[in-house]
Amino acid sequence: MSYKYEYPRAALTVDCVVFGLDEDDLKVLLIRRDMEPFAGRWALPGGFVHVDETLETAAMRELVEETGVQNVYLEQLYTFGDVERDPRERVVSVAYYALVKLSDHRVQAATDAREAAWFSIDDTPSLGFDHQNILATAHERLRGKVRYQPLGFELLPEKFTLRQLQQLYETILDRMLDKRNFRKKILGMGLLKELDEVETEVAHRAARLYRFDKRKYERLTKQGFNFEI
Amino acid sequence: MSYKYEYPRAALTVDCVVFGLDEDDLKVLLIRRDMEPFAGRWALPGGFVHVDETLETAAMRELVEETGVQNVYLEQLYTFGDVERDPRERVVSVAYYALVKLSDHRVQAATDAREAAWFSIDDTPSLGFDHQNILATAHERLRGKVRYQPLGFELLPEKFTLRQLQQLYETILDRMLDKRNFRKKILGMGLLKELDEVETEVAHRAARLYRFDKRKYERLTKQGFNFEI
DNA sequence: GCCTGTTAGTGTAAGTATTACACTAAGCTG
DNA sequence: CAGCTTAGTGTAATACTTACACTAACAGGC
Repeated sequence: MSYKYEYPRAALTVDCVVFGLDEDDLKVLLIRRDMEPFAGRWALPGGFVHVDETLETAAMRELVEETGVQNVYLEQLYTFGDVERDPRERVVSVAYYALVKLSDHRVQAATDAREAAWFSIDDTPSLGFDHQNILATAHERLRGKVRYQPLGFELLPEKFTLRQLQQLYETILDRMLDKRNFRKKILGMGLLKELDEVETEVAHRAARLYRFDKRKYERLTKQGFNFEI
Repeated sequence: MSYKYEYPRAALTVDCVVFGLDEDDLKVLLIRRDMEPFAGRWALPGGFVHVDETLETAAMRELVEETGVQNVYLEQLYTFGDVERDPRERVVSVAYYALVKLSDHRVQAATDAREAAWFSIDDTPSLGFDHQNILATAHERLRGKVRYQPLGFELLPEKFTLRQLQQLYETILDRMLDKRNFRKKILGMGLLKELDEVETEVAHRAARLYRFDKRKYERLTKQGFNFEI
């Protein structure tokens, strides 16, 4: 095969599935398309990859341009390459996903004035392209990942109660956890530092506050420690 | 952004990491490049994606063209998109991986007369591009996957002994397993059918032969059964 | 100030899974 | 028939998982 590419090339895009955690609801960030195809329909934020940027950079750039959401840690999900997934022409899309604290990422007016909004994960509108499929894949991956990777650092306030942390897991895993077993397990990991403070402004017994021990987390992660919940 | 793509496009390739199981050795299939860049160096089989074929089809096509190896079940690994990974121009590569029985896939003269060969996994030559990185990623993924997905169907003869199956796991996981615990676990899954036959032509006590119960396997897989070893 | 509502915080027992470990049985070979 | 090689088997100790219910603390309303 000669170097010069004789065939028409596939276009390359990135799409972002950004999950946002509300108090007790898992949401996903969507944009309303203003052009054909699927004009007026909701879709995942994303767009074409420039020739001088990495895939991850492209994903972050598109996310900011279309939704104003910044500083999220995107992880590669899967590459979707069916021939007919875009009605215009052949488009292969590398999908990324992330999980963020929703309150830190309220949608601003996006720079190109497209409409962006958070939707509850089990109440999303019908999406254009194969984005329903991408979203489902990301949701499944998120649930899988949470089982062997600890969560929280970026998803909770600096000081938080065990109840908040448990709620976070319950929201993502979409099932209830036993309070005592959860506490036993999570404290047993030794990643939380118990503080000499309790929460304030609650109309009942105040819960103790904890903080993540980030140094310990990094040490254990490097050793391949298993955080399964 | 208008429909017509104003920027130079990245080229899209696929690369294949095909692991081959020998009796007790894990190998990987490489080709020797006959063109620049990296002419004469070994590399993973792969090539450009045509505009009218899926990524998986492209991966299988390139694999056959470059190595003659056919009928392998490729699974998507990761998409590598660093800007400088190909010295010629921007090339994004979707990597696939597979695990096959080596004896079924001896390398034939490839159709385009390139040299292809199997290399022991811990004795590979230095590879061109970022293929060392792709290979390492695939190897890690393979070990991870084996832990929660049963192996075997395509990797052993139809009738096999528990010793053979255990050896297969040991080769991939690269550690010894306890014979009694292994048997307990694997038989407890109920995926093996004990036959009324023993192996022949061995210079010691002959071991019982087993066969995979494929129906049962498919049933359990659908239910999300966990096959962890 | 006391009653009520609400969440915090705690331990144990039963069951299940994991690990470590060593001998006898069978069949071939010389 | 002695010796080599691998097959085949069970148990005890330990760790992990699950299920489960009561008292403690605090705020708010009366």
